[in-house]
Amino acid sequence: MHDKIKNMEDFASVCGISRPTLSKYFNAPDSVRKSTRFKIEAALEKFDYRPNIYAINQNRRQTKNIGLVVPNLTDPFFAGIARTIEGLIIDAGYNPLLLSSHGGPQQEITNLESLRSIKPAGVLLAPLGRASDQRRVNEFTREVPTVLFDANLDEAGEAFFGSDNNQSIGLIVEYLCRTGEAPAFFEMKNPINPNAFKRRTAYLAAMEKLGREPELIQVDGEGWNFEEVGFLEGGKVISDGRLRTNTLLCSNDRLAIGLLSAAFEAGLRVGHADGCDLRVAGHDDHPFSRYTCPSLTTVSQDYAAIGQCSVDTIMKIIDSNEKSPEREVKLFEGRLIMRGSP
Amino acid sequence: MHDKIKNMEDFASVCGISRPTLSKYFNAPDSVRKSTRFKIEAALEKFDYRPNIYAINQNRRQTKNIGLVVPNLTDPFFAGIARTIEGLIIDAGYNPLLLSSHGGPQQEITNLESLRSIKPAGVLLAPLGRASDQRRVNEFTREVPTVLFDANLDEAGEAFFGSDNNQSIGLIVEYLCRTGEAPAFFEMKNPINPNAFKRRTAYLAAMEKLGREPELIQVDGEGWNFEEVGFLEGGKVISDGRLRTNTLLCSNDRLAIGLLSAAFEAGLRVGHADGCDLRVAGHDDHPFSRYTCPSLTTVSQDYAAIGQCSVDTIMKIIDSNEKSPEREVKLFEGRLIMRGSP
DNA sequence: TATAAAATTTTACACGCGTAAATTAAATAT
DNA sequence: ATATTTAATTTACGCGTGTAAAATTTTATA
Repeated sequence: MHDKIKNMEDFASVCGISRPTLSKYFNAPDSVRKSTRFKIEAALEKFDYRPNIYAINQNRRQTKNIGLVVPNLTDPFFAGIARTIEGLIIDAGYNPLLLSSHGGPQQEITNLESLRSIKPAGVLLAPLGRASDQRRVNEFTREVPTVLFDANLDEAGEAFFGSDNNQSIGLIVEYLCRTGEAPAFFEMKNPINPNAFKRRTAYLAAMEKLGREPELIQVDGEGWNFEEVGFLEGGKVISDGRLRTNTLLCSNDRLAIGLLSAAFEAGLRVGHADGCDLRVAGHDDHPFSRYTCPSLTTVSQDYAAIGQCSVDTIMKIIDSNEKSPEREVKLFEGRLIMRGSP
Repeated sequence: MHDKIKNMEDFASVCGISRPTLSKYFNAPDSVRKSTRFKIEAALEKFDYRPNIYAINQNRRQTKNIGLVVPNLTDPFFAGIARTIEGLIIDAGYNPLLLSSHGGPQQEITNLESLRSIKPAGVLLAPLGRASDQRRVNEFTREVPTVLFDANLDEAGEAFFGSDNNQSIGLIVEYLCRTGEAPAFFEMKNPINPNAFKRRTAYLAAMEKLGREPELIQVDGEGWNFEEVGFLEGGKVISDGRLRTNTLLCSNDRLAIGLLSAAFEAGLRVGHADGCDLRVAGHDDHPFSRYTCPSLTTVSQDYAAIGQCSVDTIMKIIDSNEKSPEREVKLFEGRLIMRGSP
């Protein structure tokens, strides 16, 4: 209808105010006089102007971008976490940029490099863990305010928030021992995520505490195809008759899902009912673990809390504009999810 | 070591060339003389300068950004597609921006609005479908070059690429009829994605073609929790004895996963072996469908082709810098994935 | 070597905004 | 009503790049 609004200058003139005042409004609508705010908002109804994000970010001391890097978006577990955290970032008035490392350390570094050029105010990073190029990740965290979550890296970032694997594994080991035979621990020989090591250690500790003989079943397999590993290697373990107990605690739910599939195909009945051959438990409360056959008993991680804490902390760092003197670490407790599998 | 490089000007001087030439190099390294390219690359080794992405995008006629919007990243099916397409976009020399609509039409519009402010060269959109705010999506596609994939919307965007539901459903219906009882079609009464309607229609057509009596089992349930719907409503269907055939074709794999879980808990044996009570098939070749109990027979979509075609097309549109006169639509054939469930 | 072609440089301007400092207007106190 | 304080607005400048046109240099061709 009217002539085209090309920039803030134009829009300021149709508002009847100056451009800097308009700029102030867009950065904080309440920082201008109420009467001028009405003028602006009336004009916004009539014209569809929106500030150029590139010009904004070029001139701001800080962008409103927060990087969010997860190890593997194809895993619904991380997809769910990412979604939760995205929401929290938006609520805090920032703009989340979601990147997946696709399970590869090279991609992880690429993601960080790509984030660097976006000059984010902060980054929330769930690193690959053992597989990470720790030197380069560290380098990044020294330049950009970063909070780690899910997996810890030695001294990287301003803080770390994750699950207390000792507590959560202890919980399920105790439960399994109490309700049946003591569990063997089913895991990959060279697991790709550091929580795997923590969980192994936690399993050994929990068994010792209960005075049981631990047994590690460590299978071959590379990469992130945990279901496949669980299926193929679990199948071998079953057919080889390598099991000395009827109870298996898997290092994570995805291994368990594969293992359940292998057990099914081997004709084993899984569960705690009479006549069952095998009990299987997992860890993480994977979105699909409710729908396995039988449904999977597992431990859920408190990701609402972990996400909230991570976002709060990165915001605090951004606001205070200074690296905190000491690296905060906080572990959250898991919750037992009892279902059909043991 | 040396003084800080703050901008292209500074870096040009340490290279010993002019800034505009440097600008040319960064936009196309081969467009400058070989000797000067060596100078630049030698300097890049010594100094860590990278052009300011915001200044670049403010001044370019077009950004190198491509928006990629999927209906729900929590669904590993879409997560996988997104990853594939991301790779193709990068290979084409562009920068993918991945957004998930989280199953909500409001978020879908928010995503498009947010993309608009990033001024992408093009957008690849897998819309929610029926649930989409079609008017506003259409409005967007008129302003930004957009290619739709996975789900079609009436006349929105420059092109659409998806699966040939008629062919794929026909394939599996024929297979099921040939190897046992004719299937009933298990779906949601008010499915949220338009492919659901196409598949229903395709089922009816396929059954008619084979001279079989079609049977639609339409269950309640809202939203994207397909596994839950399949589990709860499938469980009811089973316990109510509403089944007139032993064979169920599910509208998608996620429904089938829930249904298999319900069948398992009801004590039904699923599969094609002797003594089995039920046969179940799905559609999509969901990443987890291999690991259900029994493994799920399904139809895989050709997402390598759909992704490639979508990216090629958006690139062609971007390069030619003009909307194509007619809207291209191409459907790709599915492939039967025979496994244990029927 | 002369000429043509290509690449580079220089010059000049534009992009659309943030922000510090200076100014003006409004709110409060006297 | 006036002086004072505070808040809002305007002035003026800068951010780091793209790009067009003209001038110059280098390279390729004859």
